[in-house]
Amino acid sequence: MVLQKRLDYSFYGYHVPTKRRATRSAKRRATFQRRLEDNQMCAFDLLATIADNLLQEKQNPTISSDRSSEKDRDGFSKVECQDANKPFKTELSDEASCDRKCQHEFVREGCPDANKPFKAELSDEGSSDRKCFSNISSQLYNQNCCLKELLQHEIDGHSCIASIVTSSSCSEKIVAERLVDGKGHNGVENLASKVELGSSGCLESSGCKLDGDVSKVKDGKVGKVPIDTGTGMCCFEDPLDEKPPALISSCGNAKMSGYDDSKPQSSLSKGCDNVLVDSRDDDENFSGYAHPSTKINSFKQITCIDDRKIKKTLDSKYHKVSQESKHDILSNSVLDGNLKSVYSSRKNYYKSQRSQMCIPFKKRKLFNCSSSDTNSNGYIRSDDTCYSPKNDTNQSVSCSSSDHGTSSLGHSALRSRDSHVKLRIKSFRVPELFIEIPETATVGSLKRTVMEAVTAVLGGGLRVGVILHGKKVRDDSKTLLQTGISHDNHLDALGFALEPNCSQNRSSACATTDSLCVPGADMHQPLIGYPSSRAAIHQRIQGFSNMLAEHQATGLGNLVESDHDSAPSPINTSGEKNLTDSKELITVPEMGMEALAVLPVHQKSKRTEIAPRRIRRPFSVAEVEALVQAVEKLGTGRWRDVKLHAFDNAKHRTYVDLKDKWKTLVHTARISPQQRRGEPVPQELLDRVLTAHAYWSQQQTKQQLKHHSTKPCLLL
DNA sequence: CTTAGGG
DNA sequence: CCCTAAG
Repeated sequence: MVLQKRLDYSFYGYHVPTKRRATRSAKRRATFQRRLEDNQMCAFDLLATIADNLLQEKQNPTISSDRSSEKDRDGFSKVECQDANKPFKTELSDEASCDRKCQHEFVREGCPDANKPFKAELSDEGSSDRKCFSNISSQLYNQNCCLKELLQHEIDGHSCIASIVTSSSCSEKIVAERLVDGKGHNGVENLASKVELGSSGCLESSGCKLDGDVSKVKDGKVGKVPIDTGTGMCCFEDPLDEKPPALISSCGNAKMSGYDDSKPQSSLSKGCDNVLVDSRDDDENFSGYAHPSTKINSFKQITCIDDRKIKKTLDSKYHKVSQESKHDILSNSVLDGNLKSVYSSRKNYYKSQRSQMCIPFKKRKLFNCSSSDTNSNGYIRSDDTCYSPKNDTNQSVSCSSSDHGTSSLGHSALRSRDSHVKLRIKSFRVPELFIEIPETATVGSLKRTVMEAVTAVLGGGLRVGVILHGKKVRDDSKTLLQTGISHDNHLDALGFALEPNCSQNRSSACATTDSLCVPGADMHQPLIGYPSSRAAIHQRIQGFSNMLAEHQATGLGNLVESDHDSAPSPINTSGEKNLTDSKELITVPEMGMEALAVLPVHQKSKRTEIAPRRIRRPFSVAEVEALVQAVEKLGTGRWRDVKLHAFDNAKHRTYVDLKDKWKTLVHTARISPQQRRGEPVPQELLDRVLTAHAYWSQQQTKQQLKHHSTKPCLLL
């Protein structure tokens, strides 16, 4: 199906405004008018517009104050321009290329370089994503919404981007004011801020659209953004690139939160404003800490309402837990639940406590994407609240969000006269994260922890799933009409979900499924840390809305997956309840083993499918003590039993981990103290280690001798 | 799934 | 920690 064809027309028209403002503005206005009529606006455009405004303001501060009305227009016009630049894909086809494009667009809209590629794309087909946006925007137009309204809406939708971009202090506000005038909607402000961010870098997307403006901004600010360099394409390829979108989405949510969510949630999250992630990371920044400062400029909280709810529930349920060493591990109930479903195969990993076990990241990769869990991941949910009420029109499609939400999408769909299906996806939410950090951890460590968690999530790869009437639409070859996604149908039943990307691999097995591949990340990696023995802050991060805690660098050890929560299951439920808004969609993460089976070798390069290496969680002294004690009692060679006895609650500690730890302990005990690294283990424990090891080794040999001796006898 | 060991 | 072979 072709969603929006029309978008194209303006693209070339606006094209690259070589000459600066005068011409541009004129053009824009003209275009604007046109578009208005045609209902061609894109949500993105709005963003771009805003960004543009911001930029302009920056450059021409004098202009700013009074001309709100004019500005609005400009904004629109700009929007149009943006549209032109953006490639709209007419078709919703499943092809990976499309997905990528979408993402790119999403992320990189701002890049000047991007323009070229986009244009090219436009000629052929618009990207589905864009379509959605465009459609949405168009809808808005249809409704004859005031510019302001549009802006607001748009803003809401795009807030994500802004957040990503980074915080800019002054300009944002100004812009917001101008745009909104007196409205003072939070959303507006957010937008402004967002915009700024974009200008600074993250929002390259805006830059792309804006072209000159963006570039200027960039130059002035930091230029770090890779986008500047220009290879538009690179972004697409990069897995990292993908991340930004996700982030963006999350930001969007944050905006929402801004509205309503201002409420405090969990300790950490509450205070946070926005989370900013620099787009510049395209390379590897995401990997993490390497450049923490650059990467994370600031965090804003972005949360969807549901998130909030969830958080609240969670908060209540999660509280600081003082723990005795071993047993205090928090579990993220939500995740667990999801994981379980997803990874059913692995459920039984630990017989005794499967229910609460966290599945190691590693396992994830094995899971089968195929699982028809269908609703696997985050569904899109429209945040009613997010949108200004009714802004969108007649038929807004239902949005659903998933609790753990790989993503939440707010989307609305409208039917165009042309039999086009118009969809608006407000944002994709980053899956929620669980983080537990000791109260004593530094903010920096918290940031790193969060970054790590986010990176893990985004690094995995995401794909988009389409849910119709609560069912996943797996046949990509069907047309929208055939599928029932047509203007005539109830769009409310339509939902989108971000799902773990089985990676390209799944082609064979999963290819048919709904999703388009989106570079993204694994959804469900929860980061969890638990303090060895003190109180820890339990944080659940939904999307990025919540900020997390961190652990000190050395303190990594402290991080532990919290598996056991005081009330894990309840949490899950609560989370799901929240979702109720959108019942239709339930998110369940899926990972596919099949993919691996199918294309084991190749795809790993990008690590998309492969679960990232588990985060390192050094054993705390308390854990070591527990281990030693258990081994003394049970002996070596019974690691499963040791696990059950001493680490039953530490889901992140597998018996293999315990075995490995014992191995290292023995080694550590044998080397000189100077050679030891990490948190020093009391010599007393090491002595016990050697003693126990010697004892059990002896026992083992005895046993073996026994067997050997007996068997022969028996045989004889 | 567990163990054991190498990487 | 990961991965794998072997039970």
